[in-house]
Amino acid sequence: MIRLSKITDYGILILAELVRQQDRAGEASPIGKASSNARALANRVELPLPMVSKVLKSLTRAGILESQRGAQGGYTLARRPEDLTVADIIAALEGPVALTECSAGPHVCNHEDNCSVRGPLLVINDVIHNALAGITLSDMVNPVFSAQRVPLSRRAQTELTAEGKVTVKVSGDDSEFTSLRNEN
Amino acid sequence: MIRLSKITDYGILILAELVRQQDRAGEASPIGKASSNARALANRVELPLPMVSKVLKSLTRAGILESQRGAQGGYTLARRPEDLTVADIIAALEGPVALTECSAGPHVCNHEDNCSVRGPLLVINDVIHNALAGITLSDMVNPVFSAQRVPLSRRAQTELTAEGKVTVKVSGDDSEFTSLRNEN
DNA sequence: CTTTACAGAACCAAAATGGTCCTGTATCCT
DNA sequence: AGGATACAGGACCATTTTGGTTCTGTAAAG
Repeated sequence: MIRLSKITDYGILILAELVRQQDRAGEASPIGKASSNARALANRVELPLPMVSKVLKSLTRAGILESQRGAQGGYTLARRPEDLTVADIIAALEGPVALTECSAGPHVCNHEDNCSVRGPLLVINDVIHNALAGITLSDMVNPVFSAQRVPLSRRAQTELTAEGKVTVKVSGDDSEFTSLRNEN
Repeated sequence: MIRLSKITDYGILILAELVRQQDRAGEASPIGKASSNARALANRVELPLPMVSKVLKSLTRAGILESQRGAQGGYTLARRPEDLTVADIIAALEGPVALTECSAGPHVCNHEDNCSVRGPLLVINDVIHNALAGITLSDMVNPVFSAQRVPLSRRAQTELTAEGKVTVKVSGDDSEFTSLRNEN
């Protein structure tokens, strides 16, 4: 079904909540970082504590969060929300985006060298990675986006031309950009 | 890991091979459609026959292939390779692209209405779908692409701005296109 | 009427997923 | 110092999904 695991899903939700909490705390007293603990987050997102805790631990191990133990402890973001992309979050919780085994790295697939569709698959993989790297955590909590419902009509059309360019068309207006690719 | 299932992976490979076979046959005798049988395809792609057969059957059920029984039978494409996108193939073999349960349709997720990240997730889903719908089977067999190796440097950057636009930047050259979204 | 080839489903082992729990350790507070 | 608070790290387990095979049936060709 090409879907994110629930862990990742939860991760995004939890991080969004954490940003909102820390934004609020920051307004109130701009000195020092406020940290949110697992229990409070679990309550807000309405997920079981052990699960939330597991996700937070993974995110910490991946360097996305910093943790503080003991009473008044909790978690804080290791970077600014604008610098944390959805691709980063996914990579932290379920490994890098690798649509097929080819994409994961060399020497995984035994056909490898004479696989006829390897090139295009790698392009696809890159396109998707870029899409995911283009949306940050701060976008996710931006109320402008939160209210959106995405329709299925009037969608952007990405096209690969024979010359190796990628074209993005929207409603008749074309804009072209040169390939994701180059040698080596 | 956000990866395609092997079934889909095989499907792409098999379809690409099928296109090549039929291209060749078309050159030789341009009258009537040549059909490829499962056994021949399995040999070419070096995968076990039962597996290849299973994939072909699924693709037929999904309307991507047409089948002919009996001696000299086999499979033919139901549409032109230019009209068959990777998104179609994925949808046929593992259901539509639905990054999260939200994206699959209404009333699947119980938080649904007050989920703070639903909007952005739907945008992401759409962006990915578009990427996949922008590459066709005929691209996959295009030798220009087949030879490619995709580097990790110099990649396109997709950005969502607060005003709801999507920007694609490549190496300093910006091209902007208005949102994937609209009301309703 | 035999051979070729697809259709459909059942079946199964192995891996991945979603989720809980337990033991340990750092830190704060009194 | 000694709880109480919170995170760290795994082990663990049930359920689902995946990858793959096999079997029975049916359509078409020669």
